[in-house]
Amino acid sequence: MSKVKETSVNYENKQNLGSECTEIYAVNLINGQWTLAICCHLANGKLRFGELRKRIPNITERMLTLQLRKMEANKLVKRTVYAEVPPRVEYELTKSGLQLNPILKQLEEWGEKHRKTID
Amino acid sequence: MSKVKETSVNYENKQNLGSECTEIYAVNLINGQWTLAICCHLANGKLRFGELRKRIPNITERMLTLQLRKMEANKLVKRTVYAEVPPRVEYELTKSGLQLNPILKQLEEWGEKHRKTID
DNA sequence: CTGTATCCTATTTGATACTG
DNA sequence: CAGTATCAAATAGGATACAG
Repeated sequence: MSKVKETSVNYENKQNLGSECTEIYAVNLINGQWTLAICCHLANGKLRFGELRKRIPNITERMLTLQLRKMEANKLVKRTVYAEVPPRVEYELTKSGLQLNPILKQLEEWGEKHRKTID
Repeated sequence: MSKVKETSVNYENKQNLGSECTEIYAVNLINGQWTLAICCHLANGKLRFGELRKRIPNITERMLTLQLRKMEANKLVKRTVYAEVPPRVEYELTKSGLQLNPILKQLEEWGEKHRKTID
């Protein structure tokens, strides 16, 4: 994560590929190391920051924050802040995020089959 | 690309996520920057190394080689070497690679819709 | 023609400590 | 509780030259 320098060859290449080929654009939205893990856990409803952190093993606060911010920017999750003490923030999938689920199911089935063919 | 040090926390995390959650495993197979571009071009039949290079703008020989090797290791593409002079090498999708195509189509449609909702 | 090798930069991820 | 800040490590990607 961290900031992306918007003037690198790498960045340009990604932009080009993403704008020509929509499936590449789509994959770029979900290819963070933790993005899908978060999707999984949010698939069944909203969760608070701390709940996500507990459910996802090994993730650091930092990475969880960065991933959630990225997904928020990509409109895959919605972030709701409650002005309370102690603070409470809830995350949930957007409509687009939810529509991704059936596709991920298929990807899961494919992965299962593929893993077997590899042995 | 470059080599992956098989003793880093990062590597372990990827392994863990991939083995628990098959969709993460599946995405890891296709999340190279050029992987999907190669898939696209091979979807319609075999291509030679040089043909791929010409069709994929901006890719360097190095990255094309690395990606193809990775995809070969993952059994997404098959590599056929003809013992000729000059040398000829053809790449084609494996059965698993082909089965990925309908899923990518759906991902493409989702990406299209999603891109609009973002504005 | 089909790559490899080398060196370097960009980006991502992690560990840890700290804040409102 | 829900983060930020900072520093360091690891991985991905690029430029270029060269080899079988």
